Amino acid sequence: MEPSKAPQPFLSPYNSIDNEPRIRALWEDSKYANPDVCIEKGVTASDAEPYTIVLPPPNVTGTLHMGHAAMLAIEDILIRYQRMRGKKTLWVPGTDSAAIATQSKVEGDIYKKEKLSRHDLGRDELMKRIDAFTEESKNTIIEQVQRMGSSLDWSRYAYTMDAPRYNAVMTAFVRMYEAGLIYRGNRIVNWDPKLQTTVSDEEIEHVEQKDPFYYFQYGPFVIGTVRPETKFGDKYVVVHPDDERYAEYSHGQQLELEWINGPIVATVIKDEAANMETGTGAMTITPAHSAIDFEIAQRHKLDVEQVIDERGILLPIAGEFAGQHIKKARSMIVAKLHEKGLVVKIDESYTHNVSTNSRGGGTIEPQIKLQWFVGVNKEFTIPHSEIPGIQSGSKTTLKEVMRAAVASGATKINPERFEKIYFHWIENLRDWCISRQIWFGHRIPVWYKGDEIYCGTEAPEGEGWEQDHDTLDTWFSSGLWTFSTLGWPDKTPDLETFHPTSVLETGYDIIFFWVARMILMSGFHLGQVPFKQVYLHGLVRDGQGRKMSKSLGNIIDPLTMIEKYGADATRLSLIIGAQPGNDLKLDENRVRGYKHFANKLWNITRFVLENADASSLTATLTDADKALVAEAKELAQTVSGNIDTFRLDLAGDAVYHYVWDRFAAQIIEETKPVLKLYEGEEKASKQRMLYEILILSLKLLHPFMPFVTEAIWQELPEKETDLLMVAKWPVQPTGASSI
RNA sequence: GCACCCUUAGCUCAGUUGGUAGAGCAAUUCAUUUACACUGAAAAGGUCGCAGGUUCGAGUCCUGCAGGGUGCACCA
Repeated sequence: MEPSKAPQPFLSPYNSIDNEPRIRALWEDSKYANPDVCIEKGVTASDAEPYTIVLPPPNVTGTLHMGHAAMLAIEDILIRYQRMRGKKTLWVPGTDSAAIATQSKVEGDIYKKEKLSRHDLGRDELMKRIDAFTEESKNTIIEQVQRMGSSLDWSRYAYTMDAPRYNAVMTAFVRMYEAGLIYRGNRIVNWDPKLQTTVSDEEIEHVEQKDPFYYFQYGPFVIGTVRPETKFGDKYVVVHPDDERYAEYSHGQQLELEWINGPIVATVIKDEAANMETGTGAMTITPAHSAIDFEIAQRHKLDVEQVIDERGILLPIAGEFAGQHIKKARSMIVAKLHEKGLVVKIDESYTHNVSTNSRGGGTIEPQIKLQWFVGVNKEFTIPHSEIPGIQSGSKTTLKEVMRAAVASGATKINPERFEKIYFHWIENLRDWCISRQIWFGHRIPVWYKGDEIYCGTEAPEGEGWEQDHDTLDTWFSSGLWTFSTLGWPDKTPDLETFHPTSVLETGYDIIFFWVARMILMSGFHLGQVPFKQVYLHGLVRDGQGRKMSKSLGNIIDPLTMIEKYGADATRLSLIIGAQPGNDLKLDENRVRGYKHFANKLWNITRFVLENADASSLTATLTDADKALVAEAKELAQTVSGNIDTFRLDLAGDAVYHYVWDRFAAQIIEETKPVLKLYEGEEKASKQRMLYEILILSLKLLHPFMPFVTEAIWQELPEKETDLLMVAKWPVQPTGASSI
């Protein structure tokens, strides 16, 4: 960008609009965000301790929202603080392809304009359209990320679908396949009939819904269901072995009874999965369309018959209802059962939860399908492990690796309560379905020819091989992110230096999707944890605590806030008052308040510079002024301590109050008469004291409000470094324990 | 159903080994050229959700309850 002309210094009031682009250009030209440049220029020692954060990549086709803004503010504070403390500091930027969301957006646009589906276009053409769309929109999000003042090293930018990352994903798949951890099998999966793809357990959202609950006569039994449309194939009736009501029936006993489309032979199954308390205690099962029923069927080796197809249409097994959509068929089936006198009772006010695809899809219909899975309970030999509790060369499972990473403390989760949630999730973890029936994404690196299967990063030699049509769950590639961004599978210097990363900072809503998968992937492929610390921030809500959404019209746009109040004020409003892991209610008045603070600092500087400059630093301090400087240094300790423990809210609050209430309201006010009335040593001491405290305040505030502090730094007559961004933090780390 | 979190001033929230209740915003009154009106000062505002317990002492620790929220499970 063109740096605009420097404005007349200290015009009142402080103008963020003019200053921010100019300051941004200074930072970008300096390339100080790149740790290699810092070492080259002597800002960072070549043997300094590394400090790494990998940015959770925003969706390449998205726009910046307040959640992103909070994430960027937090991470930039940590990064700027550590850089000033002299660490070899790297913050890696990137964007995510967000496979399902992006494809459905592009498909939707094409359908709207051209009335064409992806099948009309074909795979290659759709890919071209998606590539064009992502390429076009990627600069929007990148520009918006930069406007927050984020000191990311753009020379290391990564995109989940770029060539190095694609290669990393292929390599990861092949290695896990070879270790026997990735397998293909017929399992019951979450099928989204709307998007025509599988969905992982974590992507399911349970939505409460009210539906009629039907009681039907099933031979001598009365069974309950909300889904009559699945009942055609039900030829097993399951009761609990201890249920005395059904003691007269034995396991495996066959009964002839009248059912929807005529007489059938039903088999009695005794299984503890039947809940005696629910309904009548008797249920029929539909193994092809229910995870629990499928498990029961497997236990007793029962027949499994598909009733509903991939689009939600009833199959020939439904007899006269075949070809009907399940939604329409339900009432027709009930009507028929009614005619036959098999409806015992209908409970109209039954509430239950329905599984939906949280990624904008439809109601989940469990289906049995041939899919690819990552086996989390399968034993494998881990060649190399740095994770405490997992020995190199020992036999272990992915689940155990994930557990050990956190249980050993190698990865700490803050706030701590999320560790409990993490362990609970691990215990209940089932194999991860990783294949998706969409086209945009990393294609499964497996080829078939007759009965032969080949898995490799490149297509096999020879004719007649056909590649698997499916792509990988987007979280499969995201799981590699901490190391695929650093050049893995090559053994790069970056990977050597910066992995495991120091902190992963993200919203608590994706702990399972992403945090857990990164621990899995890093554990398997590197024998390392991906990060030493997880810091989870809350969600940003509106002033009344509601989620921000388009339909409520309560979205506060970070870019609007930046334009009205400046990026510094926007950042502070997202930091102060936001405790770790708790949601933040954002009120525009607060943003305005912090704009006032930026202006206050601007005016403080004007006063100090009118009365003192760097030459004052040679003056001798009186004892009273020494005490004032010492007090400011104590504040620096407090701020450092709070940042080290992720209490950025307390750190920001402490320095805010010091600068406004202590420095401006008291120290400066008390200085005024001395500056006016006295000459000589006492005055010189005051001048030096003011200047020192100003420098200290600028440094302490820089991570929080980088723009205004850097703008002021540029106007200082003499300064220790060309940019405040790389000035020395006033207190040095107190021990090796800090991260 | 199981688990976790929250409940402190009108609103949003601090309160880190238990020791006299704090801030920001809003509202009230006053000051008016000051480094600053994107300012300053004053005053007001709270039986810290409720009930017990431990303690010399509880916003803080323990138990129970209520209200609000979240995660997991549940298509019987």
